Amino acid sequence: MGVKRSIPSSEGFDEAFSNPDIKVSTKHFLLLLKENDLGYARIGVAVRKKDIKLAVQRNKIRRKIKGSFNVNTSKLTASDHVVLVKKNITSDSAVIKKELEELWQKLEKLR
RNA sequence: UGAGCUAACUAGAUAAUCGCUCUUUUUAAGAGAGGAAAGUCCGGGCUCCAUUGGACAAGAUGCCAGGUAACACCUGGGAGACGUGAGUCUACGGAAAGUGCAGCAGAAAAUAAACCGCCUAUUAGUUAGGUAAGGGUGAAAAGGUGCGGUAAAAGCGCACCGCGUAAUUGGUAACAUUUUACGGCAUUGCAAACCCCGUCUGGAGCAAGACCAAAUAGAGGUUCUUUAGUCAGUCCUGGCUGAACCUGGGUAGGUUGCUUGAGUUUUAUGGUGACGUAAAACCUAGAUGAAUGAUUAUCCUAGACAGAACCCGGCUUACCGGUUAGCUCACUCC
RNA sequence: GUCCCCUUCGUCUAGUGGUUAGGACACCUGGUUUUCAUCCAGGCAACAGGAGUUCGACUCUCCUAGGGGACG
Repeated sequence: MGVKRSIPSSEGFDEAFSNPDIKVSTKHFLLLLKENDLGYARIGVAVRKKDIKLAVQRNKIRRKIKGSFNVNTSKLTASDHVVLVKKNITSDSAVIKKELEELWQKLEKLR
């Protein structure tokens, strides 16, 4: 391994926000995809402090998204993935897990 | 048995698999969020700027003694308040330095005063004087009780109680107590109103700062030669300068600071205690779009509040429960 | 992360420790009008929460909650 999977703040983030190549959304998430020329997929998670107030909750959601990304990393292409968490997010872990699976599947279909 | 008070501890556990961050002796091994990491309410360290001294302003603090690097913290003691009690709480200096405020009610709200009363003299009604016992108002009305005294009264006088001042005694002190003397009682409350007094405080903050690389243009305007600007509150003084300020423009990527520290644990010892001293052992997160998760199994009391971002000492707030020790009150039994 | 400010009827706002907490718009009721609007009269309705100081806090002090802003 040893490959950095997270997107550094200096590059990528702003571009993914401003002009993404593909947008995929579910009930609670919005995925922005931007091609890169590094040869591997990268992940970035954006959670607003206003939407989820406790740091514990924010961290939990971030971890779940990253965990799910690592499981499904073989299916994904070489690009930057920015997952935006929407306002009405639930704390139910089963629902989140299901939706993330749905998200990756949708992305695969688009390809 | 029930209801409490005080002090302290704990914050699910074990195993397996797949992943994340850091370190090292790198096909592995080790370590990996809290009692509050939180609020940012105080106090420090650390870094840069200023530093010749003083005045003013501003802010903080406030019973006494001690602890500490320091504090608005802690410990012990005093005083007051609350509680049957164990105990708990307290911004607890000064109101005869000065100013201010005390609505309404009430006669009168701070140099006391006289509405209803009471008493004396006088008169047709009344008027003049004495008085603060009683009534009523209010949060607050200028000692209380008894006896004497008087026209009626009053610390007017006396006794006791309370109060103030001074001395004595105990205590390091705050303060307390006994006795003595003096004072007829003497100036109400509010300083979280202004204020006075004592003590303390230079300013800004890791987005501080340091190094490397890249980029831009050493552009235009204004002001002043002993005045102007600046030196991060103001003034004086002092230092610096051909500069200072304004307008417009450019850049902000990486490394470092970054964890060995007023550190932790154990033992001994001094102290009522906070805490100090000595010795030995140990290294215990360091990320930067930001690391602790997922799945499975077993057990129980079924897991609350909640996530480090330079680091410590406090305070405050949030919190499912559980455990231990000492003490108090009530009831019952012996 | 550091540092500031604010919170009063449904909304926008006044408010010197003693007020029945004032005003405008909105809402409700009645009147005027053939009806509606305008206009007139009346009504409803608030000090973010909790402690403390004070005889008495919207006001002074402390804590908490919520909202907003500055520094890139």
